[in-house]
Amino acid sequence: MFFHKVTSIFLHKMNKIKAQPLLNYIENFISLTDEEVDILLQNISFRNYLKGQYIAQQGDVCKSSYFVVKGCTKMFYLDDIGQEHIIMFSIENWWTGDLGSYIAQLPSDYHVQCLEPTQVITFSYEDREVLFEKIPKLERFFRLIIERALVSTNKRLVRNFSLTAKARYIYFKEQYPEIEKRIPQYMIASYLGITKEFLSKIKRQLLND
Amino acid sequence: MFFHKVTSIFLHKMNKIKAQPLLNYIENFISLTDEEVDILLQNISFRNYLKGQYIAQQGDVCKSSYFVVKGCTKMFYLDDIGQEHIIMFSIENWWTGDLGSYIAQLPSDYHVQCLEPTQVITFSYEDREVLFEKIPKLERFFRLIIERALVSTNKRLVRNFSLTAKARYIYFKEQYPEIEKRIPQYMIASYLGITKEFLSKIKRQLLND
DNA sequence: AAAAAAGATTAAACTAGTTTAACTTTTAAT
DNA sequence: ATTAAAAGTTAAACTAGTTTAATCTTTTTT
Repeated sequence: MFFHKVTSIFLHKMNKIKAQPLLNYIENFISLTDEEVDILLQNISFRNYLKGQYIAQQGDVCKSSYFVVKGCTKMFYLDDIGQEHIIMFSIENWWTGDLGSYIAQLPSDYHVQCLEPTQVITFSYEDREVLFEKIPKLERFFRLIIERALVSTNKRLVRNFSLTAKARYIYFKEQYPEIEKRIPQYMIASYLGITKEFLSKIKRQLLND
Repeated sequence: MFFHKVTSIFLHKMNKIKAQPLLNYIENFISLTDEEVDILLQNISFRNYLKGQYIAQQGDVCKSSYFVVKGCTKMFYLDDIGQEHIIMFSIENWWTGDLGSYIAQLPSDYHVQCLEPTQVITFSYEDREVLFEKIPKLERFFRLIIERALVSTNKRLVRNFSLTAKARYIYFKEQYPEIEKRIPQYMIASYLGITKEFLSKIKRQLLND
């Protein structure tokens, strides 16, 4: 009994350390009391993936939403002719998982795969609902971050309509220099909605300017 | 004094009737008590626009978010060469306004213009914050609807990457038959990210199938 | 009813981006 | 160190969608 208590306190402290990036991130939007942090820690879990491993798969219900603590993932759609369309990359302090599948608990349209060894914090659908009940402030937190995500997706949509591939690539390089270094070119091409060959051509053009 | 009270009750009842579509819409996500409905009504306002009128303009801070009770609007981006890129149409029971400008209270990238005489309910930034304080459940409501909006924008982004213009048009027609009837073709072309001439060509192709 | 304005169509010339296929460079595995 | 696999480049032929410009149709205004 005593031993169990010590172990549990120890584990709790470990988890608090591992969750620190998430706690810092949350602190940008709302403030949590120590008790609330404890409740939060009891309703999330930690998981590590290897490079290449799938966090979620097209066709399966996306049971959790994932906060990336360390590493890098891609979320992509595999179309009828087997082509991969990258929807987003997620690095440290960003989220991944198919929100559509998660909120409706329906089969997902997308795969989520690790491009590096990746450490995530998972919010299962059920646990998140429990958290909303116990800490209503978290509704605000998620509202705020989802509002921001919607704004950036809208802006990306507009860029895809109004900019050429070259301008989109320049924008990407400026906006996400770290991501550009960590990820193969052919995936960046997919994210930009062009072929790897054409991205190669654009890069050569930029060198000649 | 008595007269004033009667007037105010009368106005309140009027507003409740006018706000009914919004109240029904909210009821799909959360339940409000009568008192909460009263508070809500005190923190929203009603406005009518003529066809062609601008609800919001590129460059101005978007001070409110708008729920469309009746009518139809387009939100669009005007690029460097004066071309219009339609981001979304909003009809009855949908929202409009530049969320990015609204949440950050920064100048907007988009115009919002009425395509028909349009009746909206406006949520000013300040009043919405008051509402969140007085009715925390509304955080949940807005989280839920923004989650849904993000999912549909993501899906649209994927369609723009993975489908041809023809397939996108077919999808649009199937998904939004009412919108297609109410809006000129050249605006639908803009929404789909193609020229009106090419949409014309696609329509002829579809007739010949 | 006539005139004007707005929207839709057609077709030819063009271009941004794709496809295919061969080749080079870099990274990972033995 | 060698080999294999993965990633990146090049170039020619191609195509989905654009541009320009003229014409036709529908709607709105007077």
